[in-house]
Amino acid sequence: MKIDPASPADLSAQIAKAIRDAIIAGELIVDERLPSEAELAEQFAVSRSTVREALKRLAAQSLIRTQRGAFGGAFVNRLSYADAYGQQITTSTLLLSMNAVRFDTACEARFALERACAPLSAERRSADHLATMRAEIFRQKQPGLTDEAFCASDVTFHRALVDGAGNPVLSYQLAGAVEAMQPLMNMITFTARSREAIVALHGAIADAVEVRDGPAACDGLSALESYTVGLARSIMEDRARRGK
Amino acid sequence: MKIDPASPADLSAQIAKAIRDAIIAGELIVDERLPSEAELAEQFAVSRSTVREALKRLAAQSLIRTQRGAFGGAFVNRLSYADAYGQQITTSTLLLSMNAVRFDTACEARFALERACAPLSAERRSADHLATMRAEIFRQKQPGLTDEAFCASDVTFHRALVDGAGNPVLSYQLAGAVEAMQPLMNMITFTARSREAIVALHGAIADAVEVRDGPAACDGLSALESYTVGLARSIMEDRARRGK
DNA sequence: CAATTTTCATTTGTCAGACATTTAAAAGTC
DNA sequence: GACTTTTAAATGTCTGACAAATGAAAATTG
Repeated sequence: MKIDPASPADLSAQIAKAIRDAIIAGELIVDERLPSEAELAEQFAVSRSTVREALKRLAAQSLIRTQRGAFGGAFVNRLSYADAYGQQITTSTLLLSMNAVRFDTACEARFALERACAPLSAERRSADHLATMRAEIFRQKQPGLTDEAFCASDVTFHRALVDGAGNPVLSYQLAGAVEAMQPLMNMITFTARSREAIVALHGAIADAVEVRDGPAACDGLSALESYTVGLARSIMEDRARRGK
Repeated sequence: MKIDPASPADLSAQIAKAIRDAIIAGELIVDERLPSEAELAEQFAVSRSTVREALKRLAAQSLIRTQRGAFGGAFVNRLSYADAYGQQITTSTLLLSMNAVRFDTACEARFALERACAPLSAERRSADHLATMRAEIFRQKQPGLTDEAFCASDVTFHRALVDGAGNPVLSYQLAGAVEAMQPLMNMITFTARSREAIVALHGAIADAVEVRDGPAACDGLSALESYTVGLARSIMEDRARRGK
């Protein structure tokens, strides 16, 4: 691992990259201890503060964890599904909010991906997954539920559908698509009638998953996509008219 | 934005979280300048080094960028698709390599997601996307191509298919699934016969996309998935036998 | 007056050294 | 042998300093 003191980039960024590359290349394996900050400082011929900034960068990506005390130090971290989920959700959410992504673009992506899961989920879902879906549908019927709570329940429902496929890699990939939609959905005010329509579609999807009918689940998702996009569009147009 | 000096977590992690939350909540908007390190140090009642470590954490997630000099400082960064792609690929790759994910699990996720794109891509792909797919097929036919180059071309082919859907959010979500498979694919040694089979399936997919036949493209992807999983399995079994 | 150069204040990047805190192993004690 | 104390090693934090970059303002020049 070498760095170039003449490079325009910050030393701490270069050092972080060198260590990151070593981890990705497998030169540093999970739970292996990195040299102490003092040793790294000597190796790279920089000060300890510079090394520390590099290590903090890696910690922010969950690539290492640090432990204080004797025999402590920085250890290569096993990237857990939970960590990866979190990063995926943060990145997706910010990507959507900072780039003025159209509602229907995000919605299309989300439902296309969910339809990819639906046949697998219909085939493999456990009783638990189905129970969660039913419970969330029940919750969504409650009057007096705030829009935020309704959206949160919507996310839980769809996550249960995705998780039903029993493929953690798929669940990880979908986490961003499903969760990042929530802030966009929160911009919608749901009327009693629109909630009723959505709950009915959720029911149809749950029914399809219950009888292990993948294509029917896909159809339900497609119908939900059309309805959601139409709902958002009519609300946006309404706001534009009032804005005049 | 407040921090709790009595919390068990590091101060720099707390400060990073406080700023990150402010960005996500929209309290700090894109291109807005954060207070200088000295001012932040005063606000949070910590030293400048602690503030710097917090800022480096945020920089590692592409949430801020820094600029030296007068009127420089830390600015809230617009998370670009390119940055998001990169993070997604790094995270996905590490997740697969560090968690001993089975080849067929990752493969199933990847092809399920690609099938989600196929109908959209068949409908909307430009001539460019199709040309890229054809060019990569041509490249894959070249004798003397290394396995690494074959896999890289495979990734390019599939990315063209995904990008053909014309939905950047979808492309972003798929980036991880497609690219993270490459290290796993690189573990396979491709015989002339297996390459021929794969290239033929690529051709079938390209044909389907050319005539805008989404279902046929999906079928091609399914066939490719079965073939790839079978190939990997037979190679693994072969290695296990020889290992005896 | 306009264009160019110089100065200058501000801010990040890096360094050195110090002390506090945590932690587990090692030594000591009963 | 079980418990307590000591100790060494490591990270976390603070202070103060200087280097380097950078854009604005001031000075200079034609």
